[in-house]
Amino acid sequence: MGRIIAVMRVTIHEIARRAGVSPSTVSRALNGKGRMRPETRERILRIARELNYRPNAHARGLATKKTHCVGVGISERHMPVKRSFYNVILSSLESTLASYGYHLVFSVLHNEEIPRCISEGRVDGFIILGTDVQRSLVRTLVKRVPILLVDNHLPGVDAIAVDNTGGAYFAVEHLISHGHRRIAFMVETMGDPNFEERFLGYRKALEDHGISFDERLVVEGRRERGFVRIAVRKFLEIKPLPTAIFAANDYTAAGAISLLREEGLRVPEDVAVVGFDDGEVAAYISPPLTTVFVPRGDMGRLAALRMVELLEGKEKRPRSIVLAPELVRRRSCGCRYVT
Amino acid sequence: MGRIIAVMRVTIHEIARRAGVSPSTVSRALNGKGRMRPETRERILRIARELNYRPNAHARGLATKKTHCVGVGISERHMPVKRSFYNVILSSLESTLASYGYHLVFSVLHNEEIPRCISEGRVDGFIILGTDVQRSLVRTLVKRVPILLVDNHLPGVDAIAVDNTGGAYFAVEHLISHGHRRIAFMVETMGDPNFEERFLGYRKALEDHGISFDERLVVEGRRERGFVRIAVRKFLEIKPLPTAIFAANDYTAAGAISLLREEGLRVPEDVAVVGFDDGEVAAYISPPLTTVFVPRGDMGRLAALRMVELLEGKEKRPRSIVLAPELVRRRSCGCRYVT
DNA sequence: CCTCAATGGACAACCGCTTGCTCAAAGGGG
DNA sequence: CCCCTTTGAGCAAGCGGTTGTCCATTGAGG
Repeated sequence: MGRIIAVMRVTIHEIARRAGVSPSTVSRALNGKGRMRPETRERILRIARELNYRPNAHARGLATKKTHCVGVGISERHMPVKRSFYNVILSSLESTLASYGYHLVFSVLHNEEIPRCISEGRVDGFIILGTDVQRSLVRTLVKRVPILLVDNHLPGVDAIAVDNTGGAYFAVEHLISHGHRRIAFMVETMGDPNFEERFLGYRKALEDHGISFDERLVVEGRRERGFVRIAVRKFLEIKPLPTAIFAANDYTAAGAISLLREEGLRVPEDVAVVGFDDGEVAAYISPPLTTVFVPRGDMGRLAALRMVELLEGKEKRPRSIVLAPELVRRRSCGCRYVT
Repeated sequence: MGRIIAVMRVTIHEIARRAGVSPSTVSRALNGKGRMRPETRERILRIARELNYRPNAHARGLATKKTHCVGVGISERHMPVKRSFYNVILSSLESTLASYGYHLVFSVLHNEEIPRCISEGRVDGFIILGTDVQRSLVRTLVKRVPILLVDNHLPGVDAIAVDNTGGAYFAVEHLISHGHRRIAFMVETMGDPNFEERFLGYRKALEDHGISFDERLVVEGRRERGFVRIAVRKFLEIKPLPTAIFAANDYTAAGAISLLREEGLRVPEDVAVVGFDDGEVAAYISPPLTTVFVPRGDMGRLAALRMVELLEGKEKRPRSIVLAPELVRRRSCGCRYVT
């Protein structure tokens, strides 16, 4: 009695009936489009509000050919390691997109396949997270919908990336400032463009400080579980032992610290370690990890902003935004604990 | 020349035109519905395949009132800590859902608000991750679409959860088997139902082994960054110092280990530590963390399966699936390293 | 007072697909 | 050979919005 059970979804026709106007007028009132008497508009808006009207996404999508959805894809191969890296991005992406009225459709990329959300026309644009995606796939996708690369870049395609080379440079320079001259570079596997860029920064820092690059100080794991153990084993065989390690990411660094300790080596006294990413682990391990902070929240936010611009704005020439990372000094490098 | 640029999306009408039949026949052929001459059906299917036809999701959704999308929501408050916990679930959820032709719409829950993907009719069902959601919201949502709780449970609502009490019981029992009798329970904050269940398991294990519960051994942090430091400080004030800690989750355990070491205490020799979750950190810290493995991949997979059943199946009486966790022995409890 | 432009709103087509109903043709039985 | 039942396929009405076009008022200007 008096309690309205909203069993039937309220449509534009229902509002029209109650307001004594036609559905098209309601549509225009709701979208602020045509001209109409202010009182008519207000009456319609009021009724819509009272009925708690929400436009049906499908109907609207069908009529306007806009979905107000953005897809986001992550390579299945990237998932294991990058997972926790990406969910910071994911959540800030979602929040920002939501504030513009967009939804996020999550999908895992399978090699060359076109994501179904794209082929079925469920999304207006698509964001690709990470470097593990075939270039040919990207080239195919850009023909379908606006594409945005995050934590990756490709000529001619919009991208939000981080200055890996610069970040690595800071990290290595910091180790050098602690007096280290034999600094190893430890990486899960070369081949990931991001890691290669970090390697470049490593070399450049050495070079700029008059330290000649020694190939034997580069230790590579393998693309599989347990790669850190392999890498650390290789590291321990280097004679004389380097006094510091710059690891291409935090997981490698954390794993290395754990294994070095098992070998009775002290971190940072015997071997200093610096990582990259400032992921969840960094602050939780012992000693807390000095690492390069990658502004993942910003990346997500900027990605959302840029995507909205691509979908609604005027500026559509591909643009690449490169964010500056920042060194976070904790203890694993030999610094006193600050944070 | 000869190269077809698929500029216009191919529709059912186009196929009908080429096949010399009506659109409705094409629709039926594609969906395997009505009766028709096999050759007609095959001809239509062939043409559809050649044209690389994909049905428009909006048109279909509008006509059938099915979206083939499932929403998944995480509380914004849960995001910081639970993030990496949930993305394992998220990815297995997506993969499984995808194999049934469903898409995943990701959304962050804001207090009492009905997620927009639901009110706009973008999803057929909704999955809620975690305990940080208002019961009243859940009660509201179940009236709209099928709801599935994951890592949480509520009477009368479908759920996939883990046996927290049992897992905690194993963990504490394991510490007892190492000879510990003064075992602290360390938790970020009581109030999270999952943590409370773990606390129950802790008490039960003590009780079953004739160890009387000592309230002073329960150390609670606070719901904020740095809570571990607060908890550890409280812990260190306990006289005599407990010989073991059962932490309500891995982050707390990892943080505790790191801080205990700063205080010069050895883990596990002076204080043994066991965590809960078997998250990413667990294997990477030193010493590797003994913890309770929560089958997150299974949770995602089962959630997907159950949701599909709710949407398409017959068995709709709410059902609660409780998964058994498993103790993973590493080193922080005092065990020799196994894995 | 008449004409014309501006204004407010209705009509109807359309977006692409589904589905109940209709109907013609074909096949079978008496 | 005729009638009735299958069978195969088309028609058309939606699903819930959007939008181009047209029409009826209204008001201003001559």
